[in-house]
Amino acid sequence: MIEKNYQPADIEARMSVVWEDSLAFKAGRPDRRDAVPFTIVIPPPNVTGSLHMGHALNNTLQDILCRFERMRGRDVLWQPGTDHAGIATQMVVERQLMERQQPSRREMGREKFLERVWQWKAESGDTIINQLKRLGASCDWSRERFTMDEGLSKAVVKVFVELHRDGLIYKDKRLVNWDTKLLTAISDLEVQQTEVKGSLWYLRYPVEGKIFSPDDPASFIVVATTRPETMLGDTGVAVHPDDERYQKLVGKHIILPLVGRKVAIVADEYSDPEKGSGAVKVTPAHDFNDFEVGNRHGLRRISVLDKEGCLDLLDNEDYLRDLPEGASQFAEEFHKVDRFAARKRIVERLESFGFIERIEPHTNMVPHGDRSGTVIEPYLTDQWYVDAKTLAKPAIAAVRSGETTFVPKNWEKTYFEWMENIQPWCISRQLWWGHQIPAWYGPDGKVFVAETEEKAVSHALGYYVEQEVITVEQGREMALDRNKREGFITRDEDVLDTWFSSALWPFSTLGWPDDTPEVKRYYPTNVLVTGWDIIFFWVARMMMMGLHFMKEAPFSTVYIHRLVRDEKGAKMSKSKGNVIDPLSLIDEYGADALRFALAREAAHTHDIKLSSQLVEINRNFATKLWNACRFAEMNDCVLPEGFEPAKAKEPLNRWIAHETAQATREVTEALEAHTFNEAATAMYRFVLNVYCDWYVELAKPALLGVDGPLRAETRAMVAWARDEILKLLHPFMPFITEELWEVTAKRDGLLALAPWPLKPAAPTPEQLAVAAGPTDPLISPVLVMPIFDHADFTDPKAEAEIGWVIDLVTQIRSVRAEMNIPPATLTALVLAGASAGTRERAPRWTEVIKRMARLSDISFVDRAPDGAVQLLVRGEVAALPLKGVIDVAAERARLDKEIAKADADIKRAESKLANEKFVANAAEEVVEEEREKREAALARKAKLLEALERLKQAS
RNA sequence: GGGCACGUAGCUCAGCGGGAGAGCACUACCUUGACAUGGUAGGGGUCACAGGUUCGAUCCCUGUCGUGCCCACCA
Repeated sequence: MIEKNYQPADIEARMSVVWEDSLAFKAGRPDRRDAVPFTIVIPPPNVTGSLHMGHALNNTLQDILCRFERMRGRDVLWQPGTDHAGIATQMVVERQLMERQQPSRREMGREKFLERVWQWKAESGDTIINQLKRLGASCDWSRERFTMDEGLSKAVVKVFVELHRDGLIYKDKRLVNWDTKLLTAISDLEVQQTEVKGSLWYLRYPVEGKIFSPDDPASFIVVATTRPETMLGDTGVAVHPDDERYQKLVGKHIILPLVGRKVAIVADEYSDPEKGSGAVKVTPAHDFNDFEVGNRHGLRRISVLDKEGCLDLLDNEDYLRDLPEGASQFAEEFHKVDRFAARKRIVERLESFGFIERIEPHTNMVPHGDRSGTVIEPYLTDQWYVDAKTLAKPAIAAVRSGETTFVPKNWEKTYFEWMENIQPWCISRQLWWGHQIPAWYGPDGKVFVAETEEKAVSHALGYYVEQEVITVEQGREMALDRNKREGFITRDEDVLDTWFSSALWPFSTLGWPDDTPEVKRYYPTNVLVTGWDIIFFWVARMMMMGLHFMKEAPFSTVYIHRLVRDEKGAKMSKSKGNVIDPLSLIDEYGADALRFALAREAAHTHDIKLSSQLVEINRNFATKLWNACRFAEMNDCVLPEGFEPAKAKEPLNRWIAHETAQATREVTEALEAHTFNEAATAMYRFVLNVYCDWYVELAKPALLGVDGPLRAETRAMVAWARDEILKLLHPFMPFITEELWEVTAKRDGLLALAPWPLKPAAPTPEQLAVAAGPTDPLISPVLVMPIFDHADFTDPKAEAEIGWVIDLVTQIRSVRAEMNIPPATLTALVLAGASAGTRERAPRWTEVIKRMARLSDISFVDRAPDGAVQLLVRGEVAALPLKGVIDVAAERARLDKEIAKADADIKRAESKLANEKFVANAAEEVVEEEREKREAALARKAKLLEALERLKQAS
């Protein structure tokens, strides 16, 4: 028995257990061994994170696809897992230590700290997994992976070693984006450019050999800068080669104010005569452009900041070199002053000597760290890089060739644009939580990269023995004893960018680098579902790594969905306080309601504006479905063994078969095209406007009437259509449908594993090759295919009959409402001059029409009686004799309005048909359609005029 | 500076070469034998603007205005 009230929480808790116990989502189930696989890898959420609305959308869409394909008989692997999320996780744990006033990361040391992070992972790591389960995600949970698992770490090391061996990973000293708060390098992608209001300072740099005077423009050159404090590291001034103003100065020098360093004036096209003063200061160690300019002109790189972004002048050999007497006093004064304080003080100092010409307000884009929020400093350090440019080539080609396609397609352009301008990827991070780089250094800094410490050490010792740096004996001792080699051979302290391991996710989770059956069977995956915000971070890098190591793109389709925003369209963020928690929505309305809401909104063009009201509406839909099933149950609607809907006799039952087939085709096509919103909308409409509004209502007389073939067939059909609905809705609303399937449909086996109503297209030979066995292709023996062919079924005759009933009832209702006839007042219906067809079918519907349209009686006459309201239903007159009840003037106005409409239709059709060009150029069926419209409108008008005439006679 | 979207009913959005759609909101009516988490009916739109292509444009093209987003090293 179905419970009276729909209580999502109870159902969801119960169904989760049922699915888990039955291993319904396990990949490679015995009954699917011969089936074609379908694989999706989950975008791994942060292991210590919790479910937000973006996850809810992302995983709902993946689950819809997985459940759909599972029902279509595929062997589905939805690979779940979590990401170690280096910086984010390390920050969380460090913050926790601080809050609890425990020793800091550095105080406890690397080993202790890592223990602590693992502990934190153990405590909170399955939070998000449990939340995904609550959403209904049908992942194969037995295969859950973590990016720092042993297996995945093995993959990371192998990839690093091989890319290094092939020269695609290298170490380089160049400018990186340095986070002065987190004290690590970050990649370009982790830098966010933010508009900041600041100033543009115009500095006077005295020309060497001239006596500086603010009043003598010939004695200095003006450079403009937004970062005056970096002037301490200037090693050049650049002017444009064609800039006549400065041509005489090229090759000469300026004397850097405050510092006293002699700095060359060089000609370089980087300098733009239109900008600032046309001359630009060059600080190769603190600006990406200046770095390049410096390289071109062999300028020195002087780093004047330390890791924390403070001036670092004393003991800074680069800075102190070639300075005149007394300069170190300045260095002493400014040493360890923070960069922003230094800016202020240096400007003041420059001003006091007349070195500042003017200051303009200026807005510019300033790089900020996406995690720390602090201003990112271009900083000169040694880091590891991936040669992304080389790896990008096959990744670009794979999308060009169509091996991988983006949905919607316009994202390909974004992908190409980025890939074609890709920069070296900085992969080393000065953190502790992550995959430590498998590189070891000898005393001379020589690097040894190997898969294990043992291998690296043996290479290194062999090398140093050969170089006679150490003796054979020393080498042997060091090889055997860790302590003995400490300080001689040391491991790189850094870890890899989190996205490095994520890039391997589509194959590392399957067991690569081992040659596992899973790799063979499930790679490449079918669809990747993700938001556009991580195309660069993740999708592009998976493409590069997948193609390089597996020789095949990791997925054939990349489905890009939009973001979920709050109801006003603002991005959800903790600071704004507008975050909607999916879990609380699930608590309140149920996971099915949330899922259906998201699916219905998941169109390509807009971000989703989510409100609790939206979810409520969809909960109401679930309730409606619930009650419709209760109705079926209360009327003993069960599907008899061997029932064949295509052989139904009753027009109403044939009609619902017709409508169900159509809805099935719509939903299937939409899901195949990944247009989730269309699929969900089609179901919404079918369930409410077809099944509930009309089929159930029209079936009531039969169900409540006498026992007999009509009642039996209708009961079977109500149950059959309900079952089809449950199947079609299951990918969207798995919990409620599974519950109803079990409780009321009383069918064997899980709905999650039941066959989809529409038979899928035959698998391709390639797909078959992946299936394990030689037996029938797609569908395993236990899956009984549907007995009803939705692909072809159609019944225009049934449609004509039921359509007539629907139109008649609708029109009577409408006119009754218009005429303010109270529902309690029953009226008679007279079918005037009815056709043979109408006379034949009307008796079947007498009762239902009477009930639905509030009629006392239905009769046939040749002519509509005088003073009746006359309706035109599918070309025939249906009259409500309401003489004395109706307002004749109002009725006349109504008819006039109808006639005017008919006239407009006639006019439109005729003017088209009178247009020779239209008749000549338009498609034949369009022209024919127009003729039919004209005829229909003419007939309608004639009948309406007749009706009007009769009305006049009556009054 | 380059690129990508989007301006359709009061609101949120579908649609996309041949008579403008949904949900919510609104109005009126209805406790009818699954459902008030409901039902029935109704009002409401020069589909941003201007050109062009076409027999025909909300839909395709160009431009204008407006909105949002992404990328970029501009002093």
